[in-house]
Amino acid sequence: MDTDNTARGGQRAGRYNHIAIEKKWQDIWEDRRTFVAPDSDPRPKMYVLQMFPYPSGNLHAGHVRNYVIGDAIARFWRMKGYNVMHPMGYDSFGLPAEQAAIDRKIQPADWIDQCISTARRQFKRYGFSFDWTREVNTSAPDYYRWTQWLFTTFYRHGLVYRKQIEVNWCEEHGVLANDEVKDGACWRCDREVSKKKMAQWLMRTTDYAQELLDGLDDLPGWTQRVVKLQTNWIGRSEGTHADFAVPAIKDSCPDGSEPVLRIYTTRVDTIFGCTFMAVAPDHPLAEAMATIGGSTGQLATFQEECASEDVRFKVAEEKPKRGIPLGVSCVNPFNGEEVPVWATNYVVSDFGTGAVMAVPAHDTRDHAFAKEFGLPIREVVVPDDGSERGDVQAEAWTGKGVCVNSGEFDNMDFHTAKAAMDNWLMKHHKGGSAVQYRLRDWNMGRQRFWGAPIPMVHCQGCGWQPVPDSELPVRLPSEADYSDIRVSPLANDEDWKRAKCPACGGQAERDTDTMTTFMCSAWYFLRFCDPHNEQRIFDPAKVAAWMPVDYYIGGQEHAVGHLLYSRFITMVLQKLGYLELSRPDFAGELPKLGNEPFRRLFNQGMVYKDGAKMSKSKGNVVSSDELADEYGADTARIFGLFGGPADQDLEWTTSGVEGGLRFLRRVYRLGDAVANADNNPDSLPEAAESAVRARHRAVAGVTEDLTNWRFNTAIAKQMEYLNELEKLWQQCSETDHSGAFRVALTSFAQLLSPFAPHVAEELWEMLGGPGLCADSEWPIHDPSMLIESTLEIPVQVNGKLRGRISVPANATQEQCIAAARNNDDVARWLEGKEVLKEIFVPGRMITFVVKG
RNA sequence: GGGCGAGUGGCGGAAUUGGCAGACGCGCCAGACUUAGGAUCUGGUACUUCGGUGUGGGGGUUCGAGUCCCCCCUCGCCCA
Repeated sequence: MDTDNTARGGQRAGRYNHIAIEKKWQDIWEDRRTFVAPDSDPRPKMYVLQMFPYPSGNLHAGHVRNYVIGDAIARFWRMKGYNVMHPMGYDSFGLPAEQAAIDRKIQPADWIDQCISTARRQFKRYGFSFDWTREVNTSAPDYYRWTQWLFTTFYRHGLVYRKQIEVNWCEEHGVLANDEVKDGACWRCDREVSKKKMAQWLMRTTDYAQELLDGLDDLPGWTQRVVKLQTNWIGRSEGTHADFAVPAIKDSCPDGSEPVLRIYTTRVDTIFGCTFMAVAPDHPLAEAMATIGGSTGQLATFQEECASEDVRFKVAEEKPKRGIPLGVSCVNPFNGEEVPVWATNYVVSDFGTGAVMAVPAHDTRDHAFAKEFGLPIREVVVPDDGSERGDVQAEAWTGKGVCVNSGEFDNMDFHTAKAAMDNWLMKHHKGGSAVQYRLRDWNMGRQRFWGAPIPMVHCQGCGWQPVPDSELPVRLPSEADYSDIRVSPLANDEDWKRAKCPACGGQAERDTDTMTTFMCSAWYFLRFCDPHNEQRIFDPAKVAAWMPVDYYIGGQEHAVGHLLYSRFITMVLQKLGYLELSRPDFAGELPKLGNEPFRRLFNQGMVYKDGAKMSKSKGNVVSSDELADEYGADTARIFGLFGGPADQDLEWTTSGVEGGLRFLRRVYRLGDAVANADNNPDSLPEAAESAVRARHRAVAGVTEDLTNWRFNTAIAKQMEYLNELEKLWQQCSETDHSGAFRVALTSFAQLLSPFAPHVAEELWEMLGGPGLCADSEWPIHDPSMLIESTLEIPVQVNGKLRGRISVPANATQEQCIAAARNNDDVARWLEGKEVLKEIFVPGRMITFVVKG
């Protein structure tokens, strides 16, 4: 290894020493506060945000790649003259700290502090242009104080409520949100998820379902993929409510009103085919119906069975169908027909209305159930496009066609029937058209210690009370007792639980749940705008000055959860008057943004090694420190960007990294040679001319690629530029060098700066550039310099390449075609043939179409 | 089952959006550096029977298709 060289000793060593160079420039950037973003500045603002990490140990090559993407963007726009805010922080509440605490018998806070120190140090080794003065840490009391404030504020506005709900339960990780369950298993540990009834705090995200959906239209800077995922997750459907009366339990309704089972369906056109009613085992009327129907015992047994059922089947079509008849009937509002009510395992109480009209002829689940229990199947819709009518007794037909066996609605197609039936229901006060969303209210609570305590206090007399702002934060106790890992240490901490009721001053008890970490990360991008405010969550003027985020970069695993919650919080804060967004785009490039926090979203790919995602548990990590030691941060940065498109996964290869190192060494070597040569501005005009052209070409190409997330080709273009400069340099004699190389390499340093900033600074300094390369103004190209004086144009005959001609760039069509005809290689193919057509694509191609 | 995305040398990947397929890098081959090379440099590198053939397979549109249209296969993600 060549570590004995100094970066630039008294004698120019001529060897690239990454260790010395990288440390040198990191210190200089820090001393000069190069990347601190001032709140007020004449330059236009640019907010470049990267999803902050969970600091759980060592950064590895995967993290490096992620953060290099945003860093290249941030550095580029800084040089383009923007006041760039590029902050970093830590999403430090959550399970890994707790697991580490249990495993190592230390406190989560201590463990996370160590991890944060390590992460900060490792980040700094990579020269990321973060504004460290804005660092936030979600588990610090001065941060979670405001997470709690959000909770109580939202509570006071009626957006948080408490409800007994069925939750996804993982034995290891407690309550999981729907988006934390993947294929019926816990997203963290793959353990099977079961169901459990618990009282939980819920956020009324469903109130904003339509706004969350509409807002997606304002996001052309997002990938279609993510927009689609969120659209599906919100899951708007336009259907119908219909009420089926249950006369048998009329007596159990004290006010004498008629008890009804309200159903929601998107296929009201099939309602005449309803042959039974399926309700959730815990439907509010289930017990009343069972009592009258004499099935109380069976229902109780069935409820227990369902409660222990694997949630994996909850959504799956293949779920084994089970159910019991409740012994009563309900009445189809349209035809007055009485159909039996069944409690089934394929209808859930907290989705929709908890009751489903079962139409076995036209729904696969209902069909399977009807087959299982011998219930009738009645066809009420048939194809109207000439396709064959199948046997609905054998298989459900779920297509849309025209109604049959449907009384006055016969022969109507789907849309006509739906409109007519909705109308009919509305007129008879038995329902009507309705919109439903798949989105659920957001469960805020986790039965865990390492999170922001939910700032609610329960008083026997006054009920639940929010903790007053003046008493925030509700701090975690300094010690967590993990002797019983089945219970959250908070729930066992009697001292901590004891509280005074904010309303009556009497004795009360704290909520022992902590908030989902999604809440902590749903507003950190706002705090970055005003990270040290002790008076309030943030100054709206500062937020308005920095928001929205212009570039948001992170993993696509957050496509739904984090991004949806962040959008929700931003929306609500605006509605409540705590902030106001809506600014024009920084470049006028994208249209209005409405109230959305993130203008452009980029999902980077992951780094793989040995065929698996790089992760500690797989044991295939390449640590960022080792990488920086052995190859250097700049090399690792180049590798991460050059290996392929940034949104695709990248396979780690040692040889790829070495290629990056070779490139930087060559850069350094040429820079060193040029810096030390006597430069004669008048010598070698051809080489100078070529170098100048190459420079303009590189500037144009790299700039364009950088604005389109094409880092791999941006670097390829710099490699081409370097190849060309090296070649030209070799054409010079030992003593007679052109001054053009100095200019060419100075621009090279600038183009390289977003990718390999340390080498770039070193190069800049060698060549005598003023100040810092990072502070220099991004080069611009002269389009006229991209035009070559002679062009080589391919010539085709009948679509096959037959020759090439060299013509002056300003040659006319006639001149080009004449030159093509005269070309020996081409003439051979034209000889004795009749030319039917000559096609001339200026500067690109000449084609002859011949016959004979 | 439905929706979306992808399929290009030995490998990662380029291709101004219908105009020279394989940029750039890795790997490999040959040569140079008076010994050595897991360092560095230079040159070569899709296949080929030298006619041609080539972007998962088959058809189509076009003077011209990796790119557009239709069918099929494989893989990935999301939804059911």
